[in-house]
Amino acid sequence: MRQSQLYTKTRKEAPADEVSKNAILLTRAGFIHKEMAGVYTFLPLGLRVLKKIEDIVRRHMDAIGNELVMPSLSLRENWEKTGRLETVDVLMKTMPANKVSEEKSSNSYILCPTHEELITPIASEYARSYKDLPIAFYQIQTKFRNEARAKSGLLRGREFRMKDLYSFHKDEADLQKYYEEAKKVYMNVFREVGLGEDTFITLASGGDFTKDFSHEFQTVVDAGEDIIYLDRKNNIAYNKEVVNEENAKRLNVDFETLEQVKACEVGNIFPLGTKFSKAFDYTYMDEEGKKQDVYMGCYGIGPSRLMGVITEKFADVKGLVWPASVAPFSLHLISLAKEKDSETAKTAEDIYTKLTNAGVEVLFDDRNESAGAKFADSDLIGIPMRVVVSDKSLEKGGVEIKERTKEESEIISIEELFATYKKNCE
RNA sequence: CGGAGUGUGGUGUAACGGCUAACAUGUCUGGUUUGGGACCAGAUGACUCCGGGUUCGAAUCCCGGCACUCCGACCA
Repeated sequence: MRQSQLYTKTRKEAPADEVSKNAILLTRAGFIHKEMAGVYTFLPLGLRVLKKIEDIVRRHMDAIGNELVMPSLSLRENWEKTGRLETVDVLMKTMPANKVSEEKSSNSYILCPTHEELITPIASEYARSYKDLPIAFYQIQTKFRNEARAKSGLLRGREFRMKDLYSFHKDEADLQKYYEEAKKVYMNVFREVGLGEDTFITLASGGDFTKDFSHEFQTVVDAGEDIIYLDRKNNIAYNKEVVNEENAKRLNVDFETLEQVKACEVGNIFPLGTKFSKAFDYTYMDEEGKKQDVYMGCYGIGPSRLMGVITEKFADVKGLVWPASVAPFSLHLISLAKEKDSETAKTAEDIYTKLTNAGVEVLFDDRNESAGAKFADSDLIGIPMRVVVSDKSLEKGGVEIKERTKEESEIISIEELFATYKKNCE
């Protein structure tokens, strides 16, 4: 893509109403635009990153579930059935604009913060026999939560992207087996987006659903809101909320010896048991024609939050730094040609065309800006590799190539550049 | 949901209760320039968040609302 055609611009000044690193940098670089507290537009550059993350998540989830998309609007009665209409205080309700109050409005709906209330009836319609189980559905979709205090840019929003997966099983053992498999798949996701080394499976409270623990995936990062007790040796962590004497005995862990770190929850999995299947009267017929309870699990990852965490984790003083797997482009090509029709300009155009045709995702800075402005923008946007074409570089025999995370650059020949990004290059 | 703070051109800031609300940046014109956010000239752009009040006079003081930020509570 040509940068002259990119309809967003970078900004020198940080927005006055943002404090968090991810919100400041993503706004300055033109990846997101704030609509209100905790609600952001993903601009073209930001959407590219979000899509990359979601595609990675999708690819891994396809191995353990079937993708669908449920609506964001849901009937209140579904929430009444599970008792969550009253207990979940982040529920957002819609109200037709021509109605003066919710009481006068018969048609007010819930904007879903999660989808157990929708997926359970769906599953119960299609999986009524032991032959149909286990079954798992997932979706990647926008969620709504009326956070009392939205904050920290993409880390805690009122509207955000979520991948939610739900599994249905004929007994607890089968759920357990699947649950363990999901853990592995989750770690693969975090490894692929570049957070593998800093993300730990963390025991957390199971909430209302179960006396057992749920499992969070916590990424160690300063901007994180959670405190976890990290056991690096055993590659496991404990959320502060479960750190107490009782659990110390139960788990045979001495919490005192563990490292306390700030972390951000990038994923969470819950064994739901029969709570939702019972609420919706969902049973299946076993081999002997007897009705049996269905066991459920749910599994979440927030791609938009993940984008925020990746930003926080890797950005430096100059700007964003994207891991290759989620970068909006893989290469930032910068032309420093003085004249439009110069050899240098033509060479840059040629490189852009060839690499793009070969399937390389190139952002081509073809603007008429000063070298300094282009470099500053390039650092801010954070594409992993920068390639400069200039009179100087051509004199030295090619193009200057520099990794975003490195200070030093080197000159390589144009042939060498093509060879490096070969893949489908001829 | 409790506590604190803030609200001024697109963006970032300034302005004692007192002149036509200032500066930077951005944007547009023209010129010049091109290896780390260049320079010159001109132009553009604000009912100072909304509603009330005090005052001869309010961006400035008071009351109410809304929004945003921070701390805490909360967070399937």
